[in-house]
Amino acid sequence: MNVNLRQVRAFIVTARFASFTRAANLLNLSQPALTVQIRQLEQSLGVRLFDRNTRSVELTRVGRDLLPALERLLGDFDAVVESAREMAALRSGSVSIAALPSVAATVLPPLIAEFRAAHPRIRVQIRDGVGRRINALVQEEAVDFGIGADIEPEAGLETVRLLGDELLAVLPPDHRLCAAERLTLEELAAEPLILTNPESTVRYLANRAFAERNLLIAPAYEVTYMSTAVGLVRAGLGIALLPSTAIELSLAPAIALRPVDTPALRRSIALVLKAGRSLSPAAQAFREMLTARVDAQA
Amino acid sequence: MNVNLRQVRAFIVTARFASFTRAANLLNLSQPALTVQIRQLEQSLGVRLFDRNTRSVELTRVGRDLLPALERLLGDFDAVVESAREMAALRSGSVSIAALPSVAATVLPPLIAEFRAAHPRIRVQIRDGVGRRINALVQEEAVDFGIGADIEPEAGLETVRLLGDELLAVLPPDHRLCAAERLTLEELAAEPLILTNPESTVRYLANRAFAERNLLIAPAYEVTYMSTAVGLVRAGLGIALLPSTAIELSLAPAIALRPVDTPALRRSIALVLKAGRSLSPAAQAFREMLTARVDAQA
DNA sequence: CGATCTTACGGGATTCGTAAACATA
DNA sequence: TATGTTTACGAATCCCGTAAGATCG
Repeated sequence: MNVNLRQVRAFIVTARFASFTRAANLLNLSQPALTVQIRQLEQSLGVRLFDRNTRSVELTRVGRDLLPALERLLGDFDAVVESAREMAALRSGSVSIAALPSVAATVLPPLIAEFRAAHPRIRVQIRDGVGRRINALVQEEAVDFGIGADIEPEAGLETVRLLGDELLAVLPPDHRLCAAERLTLEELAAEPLILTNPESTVRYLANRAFAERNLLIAPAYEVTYMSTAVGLVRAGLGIALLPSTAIELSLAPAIALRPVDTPALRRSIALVLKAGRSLSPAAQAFREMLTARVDAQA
Repeated sequence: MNVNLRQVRAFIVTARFASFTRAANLLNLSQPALTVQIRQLEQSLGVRLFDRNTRSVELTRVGRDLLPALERLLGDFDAVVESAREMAALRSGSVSIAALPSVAATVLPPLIAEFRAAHPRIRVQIRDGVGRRINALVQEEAVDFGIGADIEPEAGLETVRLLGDELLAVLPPDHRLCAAERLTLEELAAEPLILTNPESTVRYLANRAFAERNLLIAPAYEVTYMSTAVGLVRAGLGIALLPSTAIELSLAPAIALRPVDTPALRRSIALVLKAGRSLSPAAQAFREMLTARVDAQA
């Protein structure tokens, strides 16, 4: 009728052993059952595969021609199945994540460490970039998912909120504004400001907040790396606006933090997923760990 | 438990249609049966292959990775099975035969024509050569079988007698020896002889016959092609010794044939098979036709 | 509410193992 | 005669189809 993988396996083993009895033994089968398998295969192919008498079993010409092809096929097949199982069992595979620099530097590292401890064979790759870049990487499926800010929703992407975040004013401890518990945007606008570059999500937030109050924003310095901003603050060159998630990294004695009294500086850090795309087991596992840890903190 | 080809087929079709119902339809299966197949495959792989709800069926990330690999495997598999069936059904394949020139020129051509009429898609290849060359070709499996003379048995080769053959004296019709019904070796030895080259089976027979009677053999001419020998006879240059099977080909008014009164000039034309090697279906079919026709003549 | 996937269950086909028969060196 | 394949047959398993249930748009 129809050729079956079990028959192929039986054929290959029998050919290797040149014996029904020993082959059946290896296949955990009774010898008559193996005879039936081989006969079925022969019938469905219409060819005799073995010349067999009670004393010897050897391949037919056709059998000899067929054997290597079927061996290769079965090997490939088993390899595919095995790799699928490996991936499912999280014993192989990879996760690639695109994240905002602040997240990549603070939230992710301990999570990666934990994930790798649980799944040592899975590679974890991190790419950092601004929000737009993250969206692009997710869109083109260059990463499994992204971690960005839910600022401008983009068609074809889904976001799942992870945690809240806000921009804090970073200033020298001896700054006169440190006297206040909270700062206002108007106070900030009068100071020399140290902001990140115009591409960044952080800068977008800042721009939006000042624009809402019709305040002019004239950064004294534009930097790419947050560590640079902290250095400038430390040197007394101005006040920086940096995300709370990231700042712990830069915590140093010579730094003071003050919240600013506007909700416009708040944002949500969110998972960015391509709509309708399901994750690989490895990525799914990472995502689950991620949300679990984040929920535990909240 | 174990992945089955039917499951793979079901997976591929379902993925192509993105619908259980339509896929089941194509597979000549009820839709619930297909659900079971897919579920079994998913369970044995440990991975969900489709994200499905009542309104849409789409591949999981893993499913999407698996699909092309499995499609290729299944295609290869079906191709191998199909080619085996084709060969078994004698709709493809080839037969290659090494034969003595006499046989290749007389016995084989009508058989080949008949065989090709029955099995138009099977290629038939003929190689001609002397007995030793035929044996070598069979030994190294360059041909399916040989048709030679059973003169010197060779280890590793089996011979099956096909038909008898003897060397006949070929002489001009006006030759004085034509008066006799049969010739003797002694009469021949006194004439200028036209023989084939020393490598040939025919020559081996002639040498052996003369040696048995302690007669000196001194060929006037040594030729490679039997047609040449006939030409020399026609020109009155001597008497040739040629196999009866081959001579009908050269039958011409200017030729007379006489048997020679020694059994030493008789030989058997025989199939030459490599011991323990089974034939391809095409070769087997040709062999069967060959023996059937030869037996019919006898 | 309608189309579609899933679950439940009974009947039929497939496949297994045991035991006996058969074949060859 | 001994080893190893084939045949026969009852039992367990697997697979299918029908029918009912669940779910999403």
